[in-house]
Amino acid sequence: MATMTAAQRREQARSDYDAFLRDCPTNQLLGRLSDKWVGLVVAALVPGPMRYSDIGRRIAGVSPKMLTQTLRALERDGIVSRTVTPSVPVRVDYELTPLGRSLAGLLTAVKNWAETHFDDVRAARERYDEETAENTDAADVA
Amino acid sequence: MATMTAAQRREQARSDYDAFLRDCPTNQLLGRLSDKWVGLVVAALVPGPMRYSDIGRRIAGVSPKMLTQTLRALERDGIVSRTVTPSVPVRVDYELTPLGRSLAGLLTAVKNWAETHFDDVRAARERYDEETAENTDAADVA
DNA sequence: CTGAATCCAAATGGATACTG
DNA sequence: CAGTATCCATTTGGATTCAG
Repeated sequence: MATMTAAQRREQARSDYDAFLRDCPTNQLLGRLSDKWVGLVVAALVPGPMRYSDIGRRIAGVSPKMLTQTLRALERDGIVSRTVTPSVPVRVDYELTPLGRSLAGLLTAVKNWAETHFDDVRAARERYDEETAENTDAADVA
Repeated sequence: MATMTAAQRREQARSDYDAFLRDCPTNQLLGRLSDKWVGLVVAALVPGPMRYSDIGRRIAGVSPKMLTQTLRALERDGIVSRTVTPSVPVRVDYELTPLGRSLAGLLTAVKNWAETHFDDVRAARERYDEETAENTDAADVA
């Protein structure tokens, strides 16, 4: 097809590029890691293996649906392992794999950052909100 | 009100607890940091200050709406600074603050983890998908 | 106990068009 | 250039119910 216009070629290139970015390995993984519940589940499992319902209670606010969804995704990615004990009633334990533990360290670091720098962030927010309010007032007067 | 039933008290306690978790400083920050675009924007700004439209082009896939939203949130939290140069046309530069740079290191570490361990994750996914397919087949046969 | 399935409200976010 | 405003499709995710 040498009959494309310049605009068509540009559009084509843009689509290809976007597709590349969407399929980019790093982005796939970052998307998964930036999931709201992933950090909480991984953090919950750091101390050791834990049962399904215990994780649910520990996170407090997660629905069984999201908990299962998150655990399944993490299991598929080799970050947690799932062990079924066929007793009655059934018992299922989840545990971080070595891969999961290597990740947990980083997520913990981010969590620690959030804790240690929260005062800075809160101060910044207050400053920002005040300035915004001033500007709004000024705009109203003007 | 001492006329609550046990169920009502339990419900009340659960609501309070959930509210506490929602308002928990760390969770607020982690929620912000686990935003899909935050990592990408912060990463884009690591090399140095950058103009609005340059960030948009660099991320390729972000709509102006989300870009503005993300930048505003980061500015409010004191992670990026916004500098307006009143030329014609207007020029706006965004830059990581010292606070932002301290965070960028951690996010970069996570990004690096994603890059170095992607093969492990991909292998785990293939294994998981195969096993799942087998189980599905077995169930169909049985 | 550990989920799977369904329903549905709400938030997310992209596309588009417009303004200063 | 740097956004803002609006519309709308998709997704998210909670509640509920049921099953193994």
